[in-house]
Amino acid sequence: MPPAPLNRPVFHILLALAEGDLHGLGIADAVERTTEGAVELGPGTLYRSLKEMLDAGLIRETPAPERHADPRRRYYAITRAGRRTVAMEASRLSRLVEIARERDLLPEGA
Amino acid sequence: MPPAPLNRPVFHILLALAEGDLHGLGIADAVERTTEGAVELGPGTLYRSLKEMLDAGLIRETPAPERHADPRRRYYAITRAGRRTVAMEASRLSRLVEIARERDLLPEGA
DNA sequence: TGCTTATCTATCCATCATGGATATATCATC
DNA sequence: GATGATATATCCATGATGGATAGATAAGCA
Repeated sequence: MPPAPLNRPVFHILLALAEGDLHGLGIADAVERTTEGAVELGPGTLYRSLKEMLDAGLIRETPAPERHADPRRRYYAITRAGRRTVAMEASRLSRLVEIARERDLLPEGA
Repeated sequence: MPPAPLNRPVFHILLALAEGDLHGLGIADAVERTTEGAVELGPGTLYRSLKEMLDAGLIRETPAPERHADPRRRYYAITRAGRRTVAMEASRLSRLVEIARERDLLPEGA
């Protein structure tokens, strides 16, 4: 299990794959979209992270979900260990958000 | 305004100061306690961050809250700009937690 | 008092994380 | 088939991080 707290790229990659299988650049696009451009994954960070995450067993390679997908693409799926890991991180973040709320840093309703 | 997303040390220092004024090592202790040891601030990161945050106007130095405080201590308070900054970051984290919840990574009730 | 230990701030440096530049290969389009 | 776009992958420069160290002062105690 990677050390807590998870570094940002790994967390965002896992979060993206928690919704469905994606290939490398698809992950980068998804992360950029869901963070509204705040988090960008350059190719260096992206492919290095993917390799490390494969080695750590957080993700696994998986067949392309579409029939006629570009064969250059390598698709990845999140593993059970990956879900556990990202869930723990999400729960840590959730605690931080609670603290922020207690300190009146967030709107009441949100 | 620092770039979003905020780096971890700065975020945690602001979050700690949002509760009340603290001196350098007091901040480090507070961060370690609220994160249950997950985030540690070494002296290098701590004092460098404080200096940068002073320059950026996120915090300001403030008189010691206790009457007979150790005069070596330098106390810091969060500024209006600091509150805005940490609030934006908290709101970003909150959005991530929402996404994690949508993807069934968090217990229902939490 | 005088001595020892602990606390606090501060800087330096080694290490790790990050992402841009680049390379190579293959696909899609014309 | 020629061209531009897409995809993976590696390399390298830069930035972030934190441990080691230093220096000063406070606190505790014989």
